[in-house]
Amino acid sequence: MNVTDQLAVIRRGTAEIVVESELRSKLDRSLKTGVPLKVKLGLDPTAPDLHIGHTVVLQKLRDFQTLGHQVIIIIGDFTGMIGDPSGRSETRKPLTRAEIEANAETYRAQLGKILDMSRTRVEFNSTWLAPLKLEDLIRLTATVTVAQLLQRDDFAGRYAAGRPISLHEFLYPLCQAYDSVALEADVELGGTDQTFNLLVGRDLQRTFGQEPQVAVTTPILEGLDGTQKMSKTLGNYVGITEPPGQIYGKLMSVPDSLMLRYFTLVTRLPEAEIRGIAEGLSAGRVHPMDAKKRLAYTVTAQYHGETAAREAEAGFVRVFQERQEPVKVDEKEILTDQQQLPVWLVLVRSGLLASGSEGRRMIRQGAVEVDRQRVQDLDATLATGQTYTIQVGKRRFLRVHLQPESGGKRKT
RNA sequence: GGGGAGGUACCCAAGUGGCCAAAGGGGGCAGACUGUAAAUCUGCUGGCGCACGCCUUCGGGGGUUCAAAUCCUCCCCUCCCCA
Repeated sequence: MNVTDQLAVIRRGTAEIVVESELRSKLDRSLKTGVPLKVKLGLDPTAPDLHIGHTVVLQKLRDFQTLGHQVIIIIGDFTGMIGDPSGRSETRKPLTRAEIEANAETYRAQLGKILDMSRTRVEFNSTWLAPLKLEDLIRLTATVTVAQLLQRDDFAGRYAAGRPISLHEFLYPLCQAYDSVALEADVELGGTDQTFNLLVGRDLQRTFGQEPQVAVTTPILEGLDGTQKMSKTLGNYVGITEPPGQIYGKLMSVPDSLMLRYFTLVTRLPEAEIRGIAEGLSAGRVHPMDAKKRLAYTVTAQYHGETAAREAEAGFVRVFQERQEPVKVDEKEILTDQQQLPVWLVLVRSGLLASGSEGRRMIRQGAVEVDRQRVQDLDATLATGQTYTIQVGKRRFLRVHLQPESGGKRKT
C-alpha cells in the first residue's frame, strides 16, 4: 500500500501523530527497503484483563500490523515488579515472577482477539532493564531535568496540589523510554495520557544516537459513567472477555452523549456508516435507543460473534423492555433446618446481597420481588422445600431452592 | 537541621469533649418516569434475626475522663516554608 494510503489508515481515530512528516519518511523508506517499521506498545503487567478502552489503541496497532509492519508488545514486567505508582499516590504491591508469567499468558490469549499473534512479538522489559547497573541508571537520569519531568500533566497536577510524588515515579518515563532505545523502535503507540512518556522516548533515542520514534496517540475512552477514563479500578469498564449479555447490557448504559464516540473508537464500522448514524440521530430519523442497540450489538459481535450478539440483544429486550425474567436464571440451593426463612435472610444466604441490613433496606425500597410479586413486608418469609425466583433491582435474578437440612447434607 | 500544616467512611471533605454511625459533595445502589442498565427527579448508602439496644469505624499504640474523631503522650506517614 502506498504511503499516503497507509497514512490515511493510521490517521483514522488517532489523537495525534508526532511528527507526521517523520512518519511519512519512515513509511517511505520502509516501502523502498522492504523493512517493516517496528511499532511498539507497552502494557502494564498488573492488569491482564483487557477492556474496550484498551482496544482503542490495540486496534490501531492492528492497523499497523495489517499494513505489514512489525508490532511489538512490551510487557512492563520490570517496572511492574518495582510496583507501578502511575496516577495514585499508593504504590502497588510488586508481582512475583509466576504472577507475571500468568498475566502474560492471559494477555496473549486476549490480545489474540484483536491482533494476529503469530506475527506479534512479545517482549518483557526486564530483559534489558534488569541488567542495568546503578551507573547506567545514573547516566540515564542525567539526560532529563526535573523541570522537564514536572511538565507531565500528572506530575504537574500533583505537585501543584501538594500531593506526594515518589522519586521512583520519575524513573518510569525513563524506563519506558529506554525500552524504545533497546528495541530501536520506529513508532510507539499509546493513549494521549502517554504522550509525555512517548516524547521522552524520542529524546532518549536521540541522545543514544538513534533516529527518534514517532509517537502515535489514541484518545482515551471514557467509561460507562461518561466522564472518567475507562478503568477496571473505577468499575466503569466493559471487559472483552465478559459474557455477551454483560457486554451488550453495559454498552446500553453508555450515556447517549458518548454513543458516537464509542462507534468511532470501539467499533470497526466504516467512517461513512458512522457518519450516517450521526446524521440520522441529529435529524431525528434514528431513535437514540436503536442506535445504541446497534452499538451494543456490533461490539458484542466483535468479541463473541453474531449468534451470541443476537441472543444478547433478545435477552436485553426481554428483561429491560418487556420486563420479563431472563430465559436463563442462575440457580442456588439453600439448606436450612428452619421451617421458613425471612426473605432478607434468603437474599443474604444466596449471595445476592452482602448483609441483613442491606437486605431489609432493599425490601424497604421496594427493590425485591419473589415470583414476580413485590415484597412489601419486612418480615415476609419463604417456606422451606420450595423453589422461588427472586429479583433484586432491575437486573439481578436468582432461582433459589430452599432445602430442609437433613441427614447427610451439610453446608448452607 | 529549624518552623508550620495535615492524616476522618469507597473517594473528596466538614467536624476540635457528650446533641457523632459522624455535615456536604462525588461514586454506588434503589424507586418513579422513560427510549435502555440513556437523561431527569426522589430516596438509601457500617454491622448485628431488626433492637428508644449493642458492636465496629475518624493514621497506629498507650493514657486522661462518667463520656474522645475531638484532650495528653509516644510512634508511623504526607505537604509547605526556611536552611
